[in-house]
Amino acid sequence: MQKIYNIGVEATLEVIGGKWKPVILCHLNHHGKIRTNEFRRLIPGISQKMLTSQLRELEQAGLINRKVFNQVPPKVEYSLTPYGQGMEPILNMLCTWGEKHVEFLQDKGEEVLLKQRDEDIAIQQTS
Amino acid sequence: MQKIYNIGVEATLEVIGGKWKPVILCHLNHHGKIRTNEFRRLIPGISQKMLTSQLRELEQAGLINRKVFNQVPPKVEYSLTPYGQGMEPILNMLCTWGEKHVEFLQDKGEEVLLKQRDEDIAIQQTS
DNA sequence: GTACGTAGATTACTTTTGGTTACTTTTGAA
DNA sequence: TTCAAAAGTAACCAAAAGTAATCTACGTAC
Repeated sequence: MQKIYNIGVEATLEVIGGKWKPVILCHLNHHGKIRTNEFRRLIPGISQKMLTSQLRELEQAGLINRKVFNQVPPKVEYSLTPYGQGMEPILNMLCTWGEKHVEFLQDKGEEVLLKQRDEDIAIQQTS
Repeated sequence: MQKIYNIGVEATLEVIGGKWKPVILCHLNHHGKIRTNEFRRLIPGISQKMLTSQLRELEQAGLINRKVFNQVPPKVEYSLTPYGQGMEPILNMLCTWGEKHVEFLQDKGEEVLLKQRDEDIAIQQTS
């Protein structure tokens, strides 16, 4: 049974469509390696279930890597695969467009805030 | 009540998130002006309701223009606003990434097809 | 005066997505 | 002996997204 796309972007959306995937990918693009709990701090709104399911799907699509360290307590690290790195230009533009858009909304008088606290949170435990 | 984004891409997704919006925008980026029924041919899978609701939301966000010609039968033409044109680099990359991805899947032996019949359909009625 | 074409609204219905809560696993520390 | 930490899973439920079918409006062509 054949899958048919009418335009390239439809195939792209099949991979990164969904509420959280672009967010996850942008953080990975930004930080390199990220552990599960770091994701939860970087993306406060996401539930445990969504986080793992989205990570699994991105892994299946070949965009991200899941590296399990055999230790207790467990440690799992996610990162972009080389194939996923092919998305970097897109991820960067999605982020910067959003930043500009927030400024645009603020200029219009809307009450919007961009936290971008990445730097603060980033690498706290280098375990 | 303030809206808070943790990273730029979240703001971007608020505007172009959803199954159809990037597809609509890509077609507009590609063709310039598109009428309602042209959209239905370009995006066979979309329902009437989704098409108009997504177009309305994109219009509200200031990305697209809705031009009504006062004639019978009705004619409505959609196009990117200057603000929406700021998305063009992103839209182009989303399309070309998808095209490459389809090739990648085909090389892996998956049964995937990219129609990209845009040229065929495009401007049939110049009314 | 009947049917056509275009754009869209409405309603009722189904499917998909996402959230909540509770439970699991393993080992070292209190 | 019981707990804590990290990364999950599983079962259930609510909400959102999406679909199909029908209805409106109107001027033109037949």
